[in-house]
Amino acid sequence: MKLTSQAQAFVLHFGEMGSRWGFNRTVGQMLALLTIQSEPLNADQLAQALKISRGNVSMGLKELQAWRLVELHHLPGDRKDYFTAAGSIWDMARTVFEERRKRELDPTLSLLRQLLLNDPQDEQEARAQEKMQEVYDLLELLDRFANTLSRLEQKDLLKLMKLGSGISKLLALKGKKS
Amino acid sequence: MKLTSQAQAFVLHFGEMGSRWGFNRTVGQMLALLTIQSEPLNADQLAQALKISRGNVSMGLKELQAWRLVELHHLPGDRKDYFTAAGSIWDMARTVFEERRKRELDPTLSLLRQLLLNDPQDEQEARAQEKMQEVYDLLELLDRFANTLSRLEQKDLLKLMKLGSGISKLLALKGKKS
DNA sequence: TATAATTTTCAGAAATTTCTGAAAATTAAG
DNA sequence: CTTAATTTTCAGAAATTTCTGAAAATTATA
Repeated sequence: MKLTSQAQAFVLHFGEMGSRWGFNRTVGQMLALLTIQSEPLNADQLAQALKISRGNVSMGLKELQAWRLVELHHLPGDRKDYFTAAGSIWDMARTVFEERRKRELDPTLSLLRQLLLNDPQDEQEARAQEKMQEVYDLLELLDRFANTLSRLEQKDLLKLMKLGSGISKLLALKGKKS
Repeated sequence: MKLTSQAQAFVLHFGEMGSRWGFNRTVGQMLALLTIQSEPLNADQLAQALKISRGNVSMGLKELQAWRLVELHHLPGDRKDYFTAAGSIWDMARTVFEERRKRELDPTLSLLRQLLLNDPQDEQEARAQEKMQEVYDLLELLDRFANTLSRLEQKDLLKLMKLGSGISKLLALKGKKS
């Protein structure tokens, strides 16, 4: 498994962006490679292509499986596990989006819900709680919206995303359907 | 500056979430503290309240200023710099959203644009480029959409986010306005 | 201009995250 | 059951990120 320089560049870039998208470098690289690769790859091939240890590949695949971003296959007469990227690019994006929503919003919503149960003991604390409530309201709205988008049919999601500034016009129509 | 246990919990949590939201622990803590604090704070107060070094505060404030998440103030008769969170919670969220769009999408779009200029040298590479094109198309759409949302007036954004599953119905109306 | 107050910088320390590779565990085949 | 193939685990190593604190730079005041 030798990577073309194109593939190399793509894979390395995904490795570097990985941490911004929620996974580590090698997990990013593995996902990138499996994405542009049509044939399933086994762990040894991944390790060799990416020049990383066998153990690291094992951990990375475990994580990618937890995200449901890869699929396990078996080839006849071969005991090794083979992997491909799971689903279409859109499926992958949806999965990452959904997982990030969970990791980036839910813990905070949960904490804020807790903190807001307590009665403020003084003026200072009351003012702090007002702000926390604002943060909570915003994050909850975001969370629900992200959820709505996740559940939208691809057709509708595509339509929405392509609206551009047409969104305002459409919103102006709300409640006015003839 | 002693923090109440409420404030403490809020601040520590923001520190921990920081890395998921795009900044480091202490930057997250500083932003959290400035958010629930009505009075402007100076660097020494921040260092003392968060139990971090003066140098770290300076670097953190620099970063928060780069994000435009804090505002500099001066108190009469005091040479120190004082800071507050900039704008409303919504303003802050918009800023973070916008900044993350830049960091998480733009570099990848730029690389893919580059890679897709090259002619594929074989079947394997052609297939890889197809996938890269799919990734590009999706990320560009996302980028444009994120931009559209950023630019939306708060009133419209709120309306959109509150639509819930009503989005589908509204989209069905598109092009059918009487 | 000299001095004092304040902020910034940055080399190295500390903390955290990621990675390796050998050993242990699991799985399948004979 | 035994052996061989394969995968997983995880302690410690390596890499990376964050943080400290003292020195340098900047800014304001007298």
